[in-house]
Amino acid sequence: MKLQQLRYIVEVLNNNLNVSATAESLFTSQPGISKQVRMLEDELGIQIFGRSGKHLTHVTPAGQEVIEIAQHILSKVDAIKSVAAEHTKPDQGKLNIATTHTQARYALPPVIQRFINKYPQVSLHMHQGSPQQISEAAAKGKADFAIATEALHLYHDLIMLPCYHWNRSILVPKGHPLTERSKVTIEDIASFPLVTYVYGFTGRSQLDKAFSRAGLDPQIVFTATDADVIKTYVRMGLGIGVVATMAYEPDKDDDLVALPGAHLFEHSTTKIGFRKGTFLRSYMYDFIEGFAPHLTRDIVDKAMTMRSHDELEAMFADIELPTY
Amino acid sequence: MKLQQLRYIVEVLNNNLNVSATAESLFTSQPGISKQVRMLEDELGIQIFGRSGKHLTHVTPAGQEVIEIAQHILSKVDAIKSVAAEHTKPDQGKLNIATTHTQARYALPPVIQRFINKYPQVSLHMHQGSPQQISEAAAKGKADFAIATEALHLYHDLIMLPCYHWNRSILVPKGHPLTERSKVTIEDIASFPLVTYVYGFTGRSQLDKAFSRAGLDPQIVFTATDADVIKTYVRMGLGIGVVATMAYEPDKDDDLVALPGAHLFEHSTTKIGFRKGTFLRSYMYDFIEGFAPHLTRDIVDKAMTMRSHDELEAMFADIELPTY
DNA sequence: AGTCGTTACGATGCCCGTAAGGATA
DNA sequence: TATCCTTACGGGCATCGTAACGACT
Repeated sequence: MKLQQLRYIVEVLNNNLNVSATAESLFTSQPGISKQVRMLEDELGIQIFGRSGKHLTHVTPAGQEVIEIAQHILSKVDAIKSVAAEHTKPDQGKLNIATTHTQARYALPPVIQRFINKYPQVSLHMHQGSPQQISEAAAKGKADFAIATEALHLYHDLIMLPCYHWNRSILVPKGHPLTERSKVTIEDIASFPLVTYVYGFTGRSQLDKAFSRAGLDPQIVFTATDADVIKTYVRMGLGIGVVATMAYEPDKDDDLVALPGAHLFEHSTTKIGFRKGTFLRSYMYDFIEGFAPHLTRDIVDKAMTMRSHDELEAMFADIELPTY
Repeated sequence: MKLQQLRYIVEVLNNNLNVSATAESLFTSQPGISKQVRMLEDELGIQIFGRSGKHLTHVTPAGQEVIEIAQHILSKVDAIKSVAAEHTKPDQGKLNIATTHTQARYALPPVIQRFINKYPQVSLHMHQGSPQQISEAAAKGKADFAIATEALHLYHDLIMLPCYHWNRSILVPKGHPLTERSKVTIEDIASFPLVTYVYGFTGRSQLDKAFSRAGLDPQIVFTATDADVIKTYVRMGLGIGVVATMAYEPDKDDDLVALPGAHLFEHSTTKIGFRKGTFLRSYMYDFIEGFAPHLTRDIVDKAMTMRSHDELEAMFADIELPTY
């Protein structure tokens, strides 16, 4: 058994059982992979992949188990490399962050700025995507961190740490009737056409929950994955916007009015997630703390020992988070 | 990085940094190991072993971390092999049990008998040793299971499951004055010379605890690692014996009298331990259940998810164990 | 002086890549 | 027919073992 063979089977699975595509993604030849996979199967005496003729069709149950273990092994191999790098060049390395538009555009810029000033030698990569894509990237080890509000809970071997709470603001053009009200109600909101986030993005679930609890079925005329687009359509008068409060920038958005929405919708919590069992470089701890000051190295280490999502939540139950 | 290189560094550590000895234990040449270790160090850019001239003197801090991860990797490699074997030949394999004399002689025989009848194809190896040796064997993966009453708690990545409680009996020759008493007291015991287990063996710690709590300092004239020897010296009249109750065999020991000692000493608990994160073959689950019927596969699986020794103990707090 | 790790060197064997073959959708 | 996996073959490279060297206790 060789590490390469384990890499091969994992990657073949990641490429939907297409060996040719796998070969390309690994910059090697396709027969090489084919042969190594077969050799591993011979050595273990089991089929990892089911074949119909010369096509790989499915993963056998045994193969499933083997691949899962192989993933753990490969992740630990990376950990060894990280340990080594940490001792030779503590301030050099890579940091891959997968996140959503909302975070990348409004929450992360100052954090990133401080980080690259402090660690100029760390090459930083940001990947923007949907919450689902982000979670998957982190779970598969393609990204070191996933930062999002939604969907992170779907992957069981992700550690998710709560970073901050945030509330919503109602965006309306200046002079809109709602600006006359001293305090808007959920019914007020529902009486106008809405422009907000696409389902599965940026705390959209909390929004739906609030309306359904009130027995309301608002008319959502337009959805987008980011607040910039939402604001554009609010300006066009398509409807009133519901966005994360941090997405309202008073100086740039002075043609819009942001009405507070904290009393209408439950707050959402943005989390940072990373794969369980990975070795965190010290600059990674530092990044986390730069983003969420309560997540010190000690706290993060402690959280990594937690067994289940529930346990983790309990750990943070009595910790006060910043709210925006 | 190759799996062999990881094996080499782990084994070099296990052989007290003696590369020549390591080469022998791995049935390979000594320069081969030397070179691979160096190549791994070069690839990682760190020293794993400290050298004074041409002698390996110590493990560097970075090396310590790397070796720990390497051990995890190698243990998962074994897990893959076990998974494969489980699917190809579910009733074939090996089972290495490390245990003490007390268990091997009195508790295990019927269990082993049933096991080899049920799994004739599994080759069974029993290693007898001190509790410390046993624990180490299990922690290093040289034994699948460690069964003992003492010392198992010393290794942090061992899962220890309580199997049964047992009490002590006072062994005296027929006609001994103590046989006249209706119920012996701890002071009675302490007034005679004692023959019992060596320190660190077979629940000896509970015995010492009972005497010190009573403020007594008994005269222990002879200690042995097993009850057979103890019985021999009791027969010689050297003193009275304190042994595990299960070590008294009424038919064979009819020249001795066993006085109950459950009211004098707290019971001890015999445990079965195995390394965290290993893959258990189904015959291994079956062995555990054969030894301790309450340890069903489900219970064992659940126990494996526990994070700390404390958590594990809590899990078994309300489970009734058999007492002998 | 003996034990031990490193270096040098030659041979085996493994892995990779190109090219051709056969099966499936 | 086009895509895809397998088999076959040749070149390059890494690993292993033997032998000789240098260092420490």
